[in-house]
Amino acid sequence: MTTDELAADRALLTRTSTADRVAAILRTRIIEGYFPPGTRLAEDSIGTALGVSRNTLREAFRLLSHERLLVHELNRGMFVRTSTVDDVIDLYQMRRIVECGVVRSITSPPADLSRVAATVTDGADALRREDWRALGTANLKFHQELVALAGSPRTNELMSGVLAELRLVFHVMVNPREFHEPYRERNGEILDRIRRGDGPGAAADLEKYLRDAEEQLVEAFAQQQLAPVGSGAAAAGSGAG
Amino acid sequence: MTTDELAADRALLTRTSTADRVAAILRTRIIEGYFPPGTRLAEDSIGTALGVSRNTLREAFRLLSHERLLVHELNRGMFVRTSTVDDVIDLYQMRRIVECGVVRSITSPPADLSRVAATVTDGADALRREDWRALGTANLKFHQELVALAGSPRTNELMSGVLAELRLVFHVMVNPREFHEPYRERNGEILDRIRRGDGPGAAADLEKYLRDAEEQLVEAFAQQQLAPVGSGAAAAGSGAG
DNA sequence: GCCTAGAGGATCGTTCTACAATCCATCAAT
DNA sequence: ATTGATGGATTGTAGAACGATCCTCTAGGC
Repeated sequence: MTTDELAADRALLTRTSTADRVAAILRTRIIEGYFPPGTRLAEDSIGTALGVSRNTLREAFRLLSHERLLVHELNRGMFVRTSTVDDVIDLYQMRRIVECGVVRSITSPPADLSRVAATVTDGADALRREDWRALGTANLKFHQELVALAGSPRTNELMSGVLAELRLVFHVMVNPREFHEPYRERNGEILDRIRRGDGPGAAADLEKYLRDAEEQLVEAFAQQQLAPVGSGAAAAGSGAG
Repeated sequence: MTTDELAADRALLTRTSTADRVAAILRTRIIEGYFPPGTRLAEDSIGTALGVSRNTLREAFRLLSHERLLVHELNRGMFVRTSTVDDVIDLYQMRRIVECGVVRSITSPPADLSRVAATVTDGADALRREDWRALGTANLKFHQELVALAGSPRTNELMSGVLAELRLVFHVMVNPREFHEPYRERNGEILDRIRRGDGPGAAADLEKYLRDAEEQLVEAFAQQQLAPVGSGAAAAGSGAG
C-alpha cells in the first residue's frame, strides 16, 4: 500500500499556529541573547512589534514559560529567566543522570553513529574558523545526538529543553573560547569509546566531562556575583560599592 | 531573622491564575478517567460549563497539551491523549534511564528516607483495605519519592509529568489489582537495599521491575487492540471483523 | 531627614464580541 | 462508489473593554 508510506510524511504538513511561530521567534531571540536575562517582555510592546494580538502572544508566552525560558509573575508579566547557581547545578545533575544513563546502556557498537560523528567534525570546522558561537552549538548538538541514540522521543525533547536553558546559562561565560574549546577533543574521545561499544567507559568520561563543565560554570557565576556585568545590571538588590 | 523563615512560606501564597486552576481541574478529570482518551474537549461547552472565557480556557489547554495529557490538532481542537504501545515503551525507557540513574548513584545510606518509606506503608494500608486505586497511587508516589532523593527540582517535575501520563496509560489495565499488587512487595525490597546504601543493587532490582511492568502493559495494549473497549471505540482506523 | 500613606498611571487578567479560516457531515452528480 | 459542492459548526485570531494589581512618585507625619 502506498498509503502507509505517505503516512510517514504526515508530520511534514502539520501546519503551525501563529502562537507557535511567535514562540519560535521569541525563543531564538532569547537564546541568542537579544533579550538578556531579566528583561521584561511587555505584552503591549511585543504584541504590536510582532503584529499579533495579546491573546496570541500570551499563548506563545505560556509555551516559553513551560520551557523555562520565561518566568511568569502574576500581574507583573513575563521575564526572561535569570539563571542562578542552583539552576546550573540542577541542570548538570539532570544531564549526568540522562546523558550518562543513555550512554552507559550501550554495550555493543551502535548501528548508526553518523549523526553524532557529524557534530564532532562540525566542532572541528568551527574551531578552524575560530567561530566560537558555532563551536558552542556543535558542542550542544553533540550531546543532543548522544541522547538521541536511545531512540526515545520524550528523552530527546527533554534534552532539547535542557540544552536550550543551558544556552541561556552560557551567557555568563565572558570568554566562550576558553569554555568550549577543551571539550571538543573530549567529545571525540567519547565518540571513540562508543564506537567500540564501550558504553560504561564512555559514560565515565562523560561524567567527568560534565562535572568539569559544571565546576567552571559555578565558578563563573560566583565571579559574576562579585562583579555583575556592567551593561545591564538587570539583577535586583544591593548596589553597594 | 524571621524573614528567612517567612521566605519559606512564600510559595504558599503564590496566587494562581484562573487558567492554572482550570488546568488543574481538567488535569484531575483526565487522570481520573472522567474524560476518556480520545475525547474532544470543545472550547464552547467546557468554557461555559466551567464559567470561563475561551481565552482563559485556551491557556489552560496549552498547559495540558505541554504536559502531554491533551493533544492539539489545528482547527480541530483539543483531544484527550490516546496512548499507544510506542508511548508505553518510550515512557518506560525514560523511567529506566531516570529512576535507575538516580538510584544507582546512591552509595551510602541516604539521610532521610522517611518519605519513601511512607509510600510503602501507604501501599500496605491500601492493600489491606483492598483499595486498588489507592494502591496504584501509592505505587506511583513511591517512584516519585525515589527520584526526589536526587534533590533535583527539574528531575522531580519531569518525573511528575511522566507519572501523570502513565496514569493515563494504566487505564488499559482492566484489572488494576493484578497489575499493582505484585509491585508493592518489590517496592519494599528496593527500599531495603537503599537503606543499606546499595544503590547499584537497588537499581538492578528497579530495572527488572520496570521491564516487567512494561511487558505487562505492552501485552495489555496488544489484547486491547484485538478487542477494543466496548463503550467508546474512540480509536481511529479499521473496523474489520 | 526618614518613614508611612495615598494618588495616579501603567500593565496585567479576564471577558466579550466579531469574523475569517477550516473542518465535517450531508447531499447531489457522474 | 468515488468525486464534487453546500452549509453548519468550531477553531484561530483580533480587538475593545474594564476591574485588579503593581509601581512610581508625591505628600504628610513623626
